[in-house]
Amino acid sequence: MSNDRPAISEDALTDGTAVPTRAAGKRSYGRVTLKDIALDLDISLATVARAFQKDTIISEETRQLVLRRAEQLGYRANVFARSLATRKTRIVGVIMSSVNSPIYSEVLAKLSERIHRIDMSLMLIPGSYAQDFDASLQTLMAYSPDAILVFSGLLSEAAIEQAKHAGVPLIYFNRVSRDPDAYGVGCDNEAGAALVADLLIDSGHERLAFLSSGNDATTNIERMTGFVERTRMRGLPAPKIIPATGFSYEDGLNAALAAREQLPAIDSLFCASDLLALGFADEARRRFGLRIPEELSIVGCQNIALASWSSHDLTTLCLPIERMVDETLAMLSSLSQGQIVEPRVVRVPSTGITERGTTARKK
Amino acid sequence: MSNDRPAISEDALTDGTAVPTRAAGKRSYGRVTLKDIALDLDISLATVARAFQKDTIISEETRQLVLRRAEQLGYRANVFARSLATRKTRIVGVIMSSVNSPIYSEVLAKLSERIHRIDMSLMLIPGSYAQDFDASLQTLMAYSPDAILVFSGLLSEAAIEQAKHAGVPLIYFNRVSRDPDAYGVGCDNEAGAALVADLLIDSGHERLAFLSSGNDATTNIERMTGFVERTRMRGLPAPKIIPATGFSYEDGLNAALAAREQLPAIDSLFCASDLLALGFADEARRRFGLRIPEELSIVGCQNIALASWSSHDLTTLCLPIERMVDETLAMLSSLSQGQIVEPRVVRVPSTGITERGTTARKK
DNA sequence: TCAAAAAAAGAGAGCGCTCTCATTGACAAT
DNA sequence: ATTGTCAATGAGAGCGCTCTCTTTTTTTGA
Repeated sequence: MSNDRPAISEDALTDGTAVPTRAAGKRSYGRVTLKDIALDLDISLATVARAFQKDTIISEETRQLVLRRAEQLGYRANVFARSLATRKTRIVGVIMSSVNSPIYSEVLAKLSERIHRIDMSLMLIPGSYAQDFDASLQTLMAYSPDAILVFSGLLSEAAIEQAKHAGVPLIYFNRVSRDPDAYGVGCDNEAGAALVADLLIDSGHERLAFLSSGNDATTNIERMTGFVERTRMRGLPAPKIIPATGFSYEDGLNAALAAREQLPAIDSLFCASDLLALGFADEARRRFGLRIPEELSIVGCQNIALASWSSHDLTTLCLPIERMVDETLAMLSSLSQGQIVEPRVVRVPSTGITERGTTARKK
Repeated sequence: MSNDRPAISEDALTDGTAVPTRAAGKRSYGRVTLKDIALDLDISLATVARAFQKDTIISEETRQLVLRRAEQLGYRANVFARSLATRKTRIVGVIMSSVNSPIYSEVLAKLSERIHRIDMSLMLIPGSYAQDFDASLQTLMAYSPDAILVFSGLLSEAAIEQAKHAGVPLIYFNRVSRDPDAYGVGCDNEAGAALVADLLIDSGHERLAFLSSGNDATTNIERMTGFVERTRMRGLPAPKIIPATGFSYEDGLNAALAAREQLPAIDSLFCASDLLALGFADEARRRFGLRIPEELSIVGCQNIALASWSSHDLTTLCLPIERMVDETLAMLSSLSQGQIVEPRVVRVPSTGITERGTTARKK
């Protein structure tokens, strides 16, 4: 099955003599190298190299000559050789636990596009479960990325230490690290959550509740805190906290099931994520025939694309993704140029609530 | 909140004198190299290198010695140096136009995880729009990936040529390339679509229609063909083809709007994707008060997670993602080992239809 | 007119790894 | 004692690039 492939080796025969297009390179990557160009133009390798670099001393004439010839020969720089020599990789490592989640995939899409615009490359690592996670980081670290973007809370202390030791900056997206050296881009979850409390109270709700992701994700905690604080500040009893087991749709489903008895006691629910809200709403409607927003107002958080669908029509607190990505990129490019970045943690202000059909106006 | 962690930095003090842990390396990546280990153990670099390779002649004793010391020193192989020397990268390039789409992000999640399991790395390239696309491929090609997975139909002829010339195999996922040398993993769309026709006809529908993505995506064409053929075979008039402008939710929305007059003439609609189906259904319900499935049965395609939500409850033709990913990985690992892979195009059989609430049984 | 400065080009040493080839013993075969 | 074999190790040449240091060429100023 594997020892008959005649056609290919034939062109080895025609290779001997006058084939200018295929320059030297005996058993290279099969690609044209700087050396090939140098040989071809009969100038030194160093000069050829200079033609491709900025801020270097070379006559414009020679540069153009080299560039033109390189183009003709189809030269492509070998990033491995370059990285080996420069110790800069222009690689951004991305550790993402749930690519398969609307909000993450949205961010990833934007991010990957922007990263390529600044001529860097994105290496994606699944941060699925803790045990594999450290191994994943090892793999990533082997590439000495210029920076690592962390979208997963599961980073172990050891892993953090390791990255730090190797001098790879960690940028936390939408989460806060205990690590004081880490960089981070987040948003003002507390202020946003306070807005939600205001909206609910202003529109006549009196018995607020918060659907918590139930884990110690900083986003969850901040949203809860902001929501509870503001409610208290407005003179209402503290919101009831309904626990879930994560941020997903299924978690919302299960939370609704478990929260049946508590439903009559509340008139509005702020959820730690849109999916959670959607899952809760779907299940409450299906199982208990709950009418939303008449019996319960629901507010999500993130404003994923789904939330705007007429089948969901979810009122939600927007996550300022656009600006967060902007800030992340700014950090990334500064960092990759070796510049000092201050402050290390940026908080983008909340962009407010998009009111849709899951919240009632009772007055 | 963040500037009190005394314990860790202390060991910096003990660093001055007899710390064999920090070997040579003057201005390297900041990492331990094979040479450092060699110097430390006073053996040759070559032997140290051998300890890390398989199928190499070295005494077990020495190997263990090296591995232990390497572990202690925190050695991590430098993939750039290795790739430069071996011309193998263990990098898989992924060209994906819409990461931000349920089906793609689902595949990406599975794929990234599996790729890391076989100790390869995933480099993600957004394939958004044609003009940027070739530049993106350039970036990718600079890394000489062991293979490139293509999830986007937008590959230009020039790009294909380039990859071929550089000897990088292209694997098309869920699409067929005109390129005879390309690898591919797909599924039996025609057979699947035929199943849908059967289901609809068997349950009493008589005026079928197909919501086409409207572009020349091979998946769309195959689904349409299979659906039309089978309908004809069953003796019914050819399905009406309703055009959309892509595979997205918004495309479905717009299609519904435009198709209003045609609605009375059909009793069932097979859509080229789930999102298309969802968008069509949402808009038809909202704008025309269309009752699904009473007035119109709708069948999607792919079975994305959303389809199972009670708010959508979409009957759909499943895309056998799991097996497709399996096959892709099999190819990938064979290819990365330089093995010959035959056949080049694998078609996974369809896994059938999941019947839910958007299809009526009329008899 | 000629030295000094500036511009341009060349030489060559790495970067950290792999891989071929050469060298060294140990031990069995002659 | 001599040769051959084989396991184990060492030496060293790349891989394709960058970057420092020289050397060569051109420009400039008194």
